[in-house]
Amino acid sequence: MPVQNADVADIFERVANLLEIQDANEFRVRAYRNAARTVSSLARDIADMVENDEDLSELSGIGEDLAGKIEEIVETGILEQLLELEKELPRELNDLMRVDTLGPKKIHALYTELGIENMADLKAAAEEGKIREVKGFGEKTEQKILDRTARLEDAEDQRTPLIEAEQRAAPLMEYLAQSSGVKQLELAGSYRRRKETVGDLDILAACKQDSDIMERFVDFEDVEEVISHGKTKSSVVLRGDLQVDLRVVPRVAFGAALHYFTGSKAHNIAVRKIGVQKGLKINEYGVFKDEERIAGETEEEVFEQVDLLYIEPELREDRGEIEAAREDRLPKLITLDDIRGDLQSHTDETDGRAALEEMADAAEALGYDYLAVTDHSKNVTMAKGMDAGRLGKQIDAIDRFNDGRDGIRILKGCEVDILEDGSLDLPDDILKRLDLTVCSIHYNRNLSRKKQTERVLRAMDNPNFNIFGHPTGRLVAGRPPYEIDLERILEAAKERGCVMELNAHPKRLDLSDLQCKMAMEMGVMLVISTDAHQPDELNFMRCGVEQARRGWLEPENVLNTRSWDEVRKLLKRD
DNA sequence: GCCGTTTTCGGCCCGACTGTTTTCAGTCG
Repeated sequence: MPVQNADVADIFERVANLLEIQDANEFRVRAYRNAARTVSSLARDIADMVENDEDLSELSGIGEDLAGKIEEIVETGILEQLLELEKELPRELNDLMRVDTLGPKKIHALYTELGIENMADLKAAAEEGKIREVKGFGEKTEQKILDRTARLEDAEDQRTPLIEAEQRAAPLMEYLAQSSGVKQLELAGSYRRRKETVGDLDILAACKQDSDIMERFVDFEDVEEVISHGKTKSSVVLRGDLQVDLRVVPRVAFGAALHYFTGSKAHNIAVRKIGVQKGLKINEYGVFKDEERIAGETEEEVFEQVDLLYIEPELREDRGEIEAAREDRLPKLITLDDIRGDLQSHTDETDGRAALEEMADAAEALGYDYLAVTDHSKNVTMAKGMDAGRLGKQIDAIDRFNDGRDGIRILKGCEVDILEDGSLDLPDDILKRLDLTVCSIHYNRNLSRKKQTERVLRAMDNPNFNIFGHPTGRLVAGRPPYEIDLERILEAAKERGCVMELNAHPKRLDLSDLQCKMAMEMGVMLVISTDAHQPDELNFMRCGVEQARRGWLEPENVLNTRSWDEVRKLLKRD
């Protein structure tokens, strides 16, 4: 299996951890962490870049040395430097970094004083009461370690899908809003940036001095553990293991704090660096010049002080938005209002839960001009997929529906399964009768990267192939994508006028933000579709639009911001 | 280890909370 970006990032993280435990220069450690972040947030495959002999040192935070190390990892699968470090220190010390309250210094102390090399050693030492005897440790730290090791044992996934975080956040926010003296209350962090998963929730409040919000926060009924509890900052863990931080700031600093706690961390660092160049200090309390606060009530003020246009939260990942804001070339991000229809949905003809009429009513209620019904083809047997005969009948039924109704137009579609050999699951003569096809992979996910890529390229050769549905097959915080060379697929899509789906279902969000950005930059058209299996799910469009915004998409990059007449022309089916 | 409208050397973002300390190091975000 080729080396993935995540593999390179993981190796750099491990190097950084071990160097830190060895008490290496902190800036050197940071360089490895920055490189890990750069590589993991790269849309392209780093292995391809190495193969094409591209200059990796052009990437931010990658110099000559780290470029060479990336090449070594891609070519050999390992990094000699990491092996050397693991000779000096047990490799499993790396795992201990996952235990919070333990950082490099404490891990080093536990290793040298007690010979603790891994999670099992740590747990045993804590149970035997040995930890408290080490200098700098006490009973409380020991108890925390016991709690954390137990929690890590049954914690499967660290990050929470955004949609689930929304459900957990809503009652808490409602509760906090009822605290005394609350002026402003907002969810910041990756939640506000609309990232597909969140690690924790960051809540920001501006309130009167005597507000009871902090007390109420730690007393919330779903709080399972209070990690810290101060006057301006507290952290708790909710049932279901979701950490929530609450920060209280003065109202005049709310904008600066909102910017600060919205992040991302990399974006903040980049903005603060500009501040330093201008002789300004930027922190959560404002923008300061010689101890005097010169801005901070709104985010707009903060950006203004560093000569940047306002940057939407979804863009704040240090992926070029700072430069774009400086040069007045920020994207005019797509909004939900730009959407004029939905091009993937299912009815009870296959695995949907509602009849065509109900789906049409729901789409019309959303103000759409059109809704494509794209039920499954026959190979997807568990969804009661349709053969040519059944699809023919559905086409006739949709024609009758449209004839008898003004307003919304139902488009005749099909989610056609792409078979293992790259052929489509239904004959061309029936596919020709459709307004559009969504072609997707449902089976044989385990092909090699080469075979999987060729399978899709071959399918795209069929003139009846319009939209590549959920192109990587991944599930958010769940199933990984299948192996596929997305760059080649995008090149082919560009050549053949095929459209890439951004599947808006919150469990899919497929393509990812970075993949959307890459497609857009390559000039490939995208479509945001909900894949709704019941009327309610048409509302998932919101999730897709948020993901699209993170991918820098403008209305013109997205097919279904257009009228059906324009869509039809772009699909070239006539 | 990276990087350059002060720089190829000498910097590298900033503050809150905890626990173990008697004034602060370590961790975290």
